[in-house]
Formats: sequence, C-alpha cells, structure tokens
Amino acid sequence: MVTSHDVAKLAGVSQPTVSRALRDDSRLSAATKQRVREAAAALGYSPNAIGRALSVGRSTSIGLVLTDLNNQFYPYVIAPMHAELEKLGYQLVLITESSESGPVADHVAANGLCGVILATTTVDSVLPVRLSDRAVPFVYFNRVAQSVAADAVTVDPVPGVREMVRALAEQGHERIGAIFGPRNTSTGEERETAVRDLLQEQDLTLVSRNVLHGPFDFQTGHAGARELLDRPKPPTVIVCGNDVVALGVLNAAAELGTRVPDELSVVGFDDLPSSAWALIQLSTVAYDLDEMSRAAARLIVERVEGRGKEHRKAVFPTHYVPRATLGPAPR
Amino acid sequence: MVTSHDVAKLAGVSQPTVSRALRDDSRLSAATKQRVREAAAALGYSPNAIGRALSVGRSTSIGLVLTDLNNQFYPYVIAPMHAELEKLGYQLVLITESSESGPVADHVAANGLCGVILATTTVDSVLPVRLSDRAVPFVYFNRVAQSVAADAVTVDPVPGVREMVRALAEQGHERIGAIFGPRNTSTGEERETAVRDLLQEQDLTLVSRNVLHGPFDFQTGHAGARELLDRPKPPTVIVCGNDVVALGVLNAAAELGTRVPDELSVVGFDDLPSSAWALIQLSTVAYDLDEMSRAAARLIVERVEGRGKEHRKAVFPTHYVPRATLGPAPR
DNA sequence: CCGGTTCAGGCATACGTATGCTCACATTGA
DNA sequence: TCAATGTGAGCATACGTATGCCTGAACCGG
Repeated sequence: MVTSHDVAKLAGVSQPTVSRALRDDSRLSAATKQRVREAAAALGYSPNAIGRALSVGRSTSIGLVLTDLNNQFYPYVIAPMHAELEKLGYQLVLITESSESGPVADHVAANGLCGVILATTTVDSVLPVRLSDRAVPFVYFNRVAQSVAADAVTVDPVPGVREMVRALAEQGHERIGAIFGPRNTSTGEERETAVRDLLQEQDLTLVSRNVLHGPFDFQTGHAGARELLDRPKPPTVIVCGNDVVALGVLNAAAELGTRVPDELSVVGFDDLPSSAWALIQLSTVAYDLDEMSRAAARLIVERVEGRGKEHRKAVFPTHYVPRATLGPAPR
Repeated sequence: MVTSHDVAKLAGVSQPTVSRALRDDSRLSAATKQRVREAAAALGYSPNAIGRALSVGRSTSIGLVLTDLNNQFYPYVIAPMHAELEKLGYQLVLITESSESGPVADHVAANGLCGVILATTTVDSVLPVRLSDRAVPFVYFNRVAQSVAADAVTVDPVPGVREMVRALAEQGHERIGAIFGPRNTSTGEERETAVRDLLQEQDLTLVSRNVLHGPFDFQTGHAGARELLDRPKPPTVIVCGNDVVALGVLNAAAELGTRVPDELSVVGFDDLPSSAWALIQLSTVAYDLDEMSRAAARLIVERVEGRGKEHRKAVFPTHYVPRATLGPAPR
C-alpha cells in the first residue's frame, strides 16, 4: 500500500505537506503542490479513508437503516440515495434493524458511520433516542418517530388521497375496503387518517369489518384480499396502504379469477415504476420518491458536516394517477 | 465518545488489557476479563471500528460493485448477501461502476474496503486487473472476466435450458425469437450458446434476423418485443436472456394486445420472485439465487480472512420451471 | 534455596492522515 | 540597517485499537 509518506519521500517534502497539497491548502506554494501531485500520480497514491476517518473523527459512510430489504419499495429508494451520496463524496452502507449483531445503535457507533437515514422507523421506536444519546446524526426518511425531533423528509398524503377518493366516489363505489399499513408507523397512520377523513367529505364511510391492517408488504395485500373477497358482500374497491400491498391484492384477485376493475377496483400509494407497467396499470397516489430519496441524502450530509442547525422538514406533495385498476363500481 | 482508555481507567487496567479482554485473549485471567467487561458495559463502550481497522490493516466493509442499481435483479441479490455478511460480522457497501468519483479501483482502495464482490463484470473489464494490482481480494458473482482468475460463483445454464428447449419443441414452436444479453458478459454468452446448442439438438434453428441483443433490462425486452412482433412472420416464442427482459417482453405484448401464450410464448431466466406472481406466471429457468448470493458473501470473507488459497468456483445448477407463458405454438 | 518456567499484565509502538504550532527565510517599510 | 510582517513548510502530535516484547511475580522442581 502506498501512503502519504511514500509520496512525501518522492516529492522531497514532509508527510503533512503531502496532506496539505492534496487538500489544496492555501499555505502551500503552487510549485510544491504541483510537485506533490505529480509524485502522487506517479505512485498511484490515493489517500487511505480509514486513516483519514480516524484523524478527522468521522468517516464518509452513511448508514441506511431498514427492516425489510426484500421489500419491493426499497430498491427505488436505495438507487437514488446511493447516487446522491456518491455525488457528495459519501458511501451508502446497508443496515437491517433485525440485526443479529446486537442493537443497531451500537452497530452504528461501532462501525464508524458518520450518520444514518432511518427508513423504517416506527412511532414508538427507541432507535432515535439511542442515536440521539450517542450524538449520531440521523434523518427520518418517509416515516418519523415521536420520541425525538430530527430532520425529516416525508410525504403529505392529503392532496393525492383527496383526488383518489373523489375518483372513487365518482365511480359510484360505496362498499369500500381498505388494507392499511401498521398503526405504529407514521405513514400508516397518516394515510389511514387521510382516507377516512376525505371519504367522509364524500359522505362515504369505511365499515370496520372491511378494514385490515398489516405490514406494508405483498403478503399483507395477498392475504387481505382473500379475506375481504371472501365476505358475503365483498367491497367493490380495496384501498391499499401502498403499491406493494396493492400488488398483493391484484395477484390474489388474479388467482381467484376476480376481474379487475370489472368486479374489483384497487388503488395503491407510492406509484412504483412497476405500477405503470401494462400488465399492472395500478391506479395510485404518486409523489417524487426519487427526489425524496436524494433529499434525504443531502439532508444527512448537511447535518453530518455541521451545516444547518434547525431541524428541517421536507414534505413532498402527492397527486392521484388514474390508471386501469379503478373502474365503475359493479352494480 | 467512550474509548478503550476510558474503560481501562475505570477497570484499573491498561488500554491494551481492555483490548485483550474484549477479544477474549487467553493470556488474561478470568477475573480481569470480567472486570473489564463490566466496566465496558457500565460505560456503554463499543470498540471503534475505524481505530480497529487502521490498526489491523483492514476494515470489515465488503463492497458490492454493480452498474445498474435500478435493475430489478439486484434487490434479490443484495438482501441475502447483506444478511450473510452481517452474520459473518461484515457490512455491505454499495458501489456503482459508473462512479463519478473516479476509477472504482481507487475508490475501493481509498475507502478502506477489505474486499469486493463483482456483480456486473464484463468479459473485457479491466477492473479485475486493477484490483489484482492493488491486491484487493475479490469474487466474481454470476459473471466472470477472462483477464484474471479469482473465486467465482456462477450458474450453469445448460440443464435448465435443455429442459426449457425440450418443452419449447414439444409445444411445436419453430419460428423462434431470442433477446439475449450483451455479448461481452459471460452470462450473456453462456446462455446464448446453451440455447443455440440445445435448440440444434432438437433440430430447431435460430435465424439471425430473429435474434436481438441488449443489456439485461426491461427496456431491452420491451423494445425488442416490439421489433420482433412487427416482423411479417413474427416468432411464436421469444427466449429471453433473463426474467427482467422477459418482463419487458410481456408488457410490450400486453400493450400491443398480443395474447400470451395464445399468440406468443415467452420464457425467461433467473426465476425472480415476481415471475411466480399470478399476474406474470413466467415460464423460466431457475436456480438458487439466494444461496448463490450467500455463497459469494462467504467466499469473499474467507478470501479476506486469508483462509483458502486456491481459487474456488461454485457453479449452481439450473432447472426449468414451467408456468403459463409457454404454450402451444399457434398454427 | 535457587534457577528456570509460566502466567498476567504493562509498555511502547504501529497503522495513515490531519492539523496546531513553530521556525526559517524572504520581503517590506521606516 | 533593523524590526515587523508574511510566506512556506516542517515538527510534533492526535485519533482509537492491536500486538510484539518485556517485566515482575508466582510457582515449580531439583
């Protein structure tokens, strides 16, 4: 391994001078900088990130904490987040909360992460507290916890849900089913509240026997749809907590031979790229997930670098995207 | 931040003793170890990974190098790989080859990764050479390069493709189209060769005008299907380089109103979880992608830890999974 | 009773980089 | 000509952990 000492020797300067030259310190003469740069290039030197991290007291690794890496939702988060972090000179490290290596907070502190993005926070999670105790900077992504205030990027479901509910009323749906997300997540709660409130504005009601809850995953939608469709008077539309749940519903309907949207309408939330596929054509509530992911990356970097003191919240608006899975209510 | 010095002070021992106690060094007495452990627990101490990495000369971060993080294929690789690495005490760091931060090899060396898994190697890639030059341990995942020998986990397409081609012949297909992967990837090349050779065994031929190539992505399948279906005598079946390409084909067919499998059969390769969905039901060639990903993780860790000297190759067998997208050839 | 062995732990140092402080030299102004 | 200022770069050290080497004490056998 070639170190700054090797470069120093070749350039005929001291090691600190190498460090300064490559960081473009104003105190060095242009000639010296040039000489050092040439020596560095000749040796193929690149500064050791670990030495640097130890010296400056923090690394350039940002952790992304999530529970379910298998969920279809996260690829669309990871990709833009990674891209943005890379642009800013940071790396993305994946951390799952079901960590077998003990408490996540220890894990984070121990592994030299300089900050984390929390993507699967539950309302009652203690992780934010732990991180706060250890002074690890963090940002809420999508979901927030009540325990600790911090930077956050979130979604405002109301505008999109309002449009969606209006479309649903216009199509004449009255027996409405819903498969919401977990009650202990802010997204689950907010979306459910938005749907309930806005349905009421349309003089529509959600009867509790047609409302299910579960994790934001395929299985929830799949099993939920089978349950709802098995009712004597099944709902004519199922409102889903997110697109992944809706995919579960659509597939269950396909298995049962229930035609969508002729016999059953389905709406989702997130507008994942696959929802636009011709084979899916899911009517859903959309927002700019790509930009939202990038915003989270920028926020954590600013926080890590000490810029910005106030906690900032970026709230992304939503809109309804009508496609083929919401149709007229069957009589 | 609480360091091993703090623990040492509290336990009334020296810092090296703390280090040894927590690593369960045989030289220390049980009593001392116990005392140190209690002190560490009392202070909530966890060893700093950066200090450790600097001292021992390597980190516990494994890089996963890929080009297209958006590809549907990778989530199913990342999740098990991450899980296995975590179990072994390592972390997964994502690296994209289209890195804006300069050559990947520098990036890797500079960021203190102790090893990398190459998931999107092209046959003519120079990255393996660069890594080899810098003595960075690496493992080929799925695709291999010719330039440098290394540990590798790969797939043998022959058994699965043989079954698939036989099924295709049995269904009476004669006008066969194909959308293969890039010629400069080992997977693209191997699968294409397998299909061509085994078709010949069935006295079937692939006319070159019905053969396309492109990246292993949705767009390739989508555009390719539109091109092939626009021919005067379109193929009755399209053999795809992988499932993601097949998804593109299926969606293009849906857009064009081409019924699958009545008017067009489609087969894929990889058997992604979504291929089994009722809405998709893609007939495809399967292998154990989950176990393969874990195997890559284990291999790189063994290499990093210096165990095992010979290069090892793990080759995963394939089999055909008949579903709904391969049907009888239309007359 | 003494030399040799073993055990338990401390001391010194290394890893690679960054930075505060110091210092030598050149330049400037009076 | 000399003091004051400024410029350019080196010296010393810090970051947190791991480990080779050494030391002191206890123990053992002859």
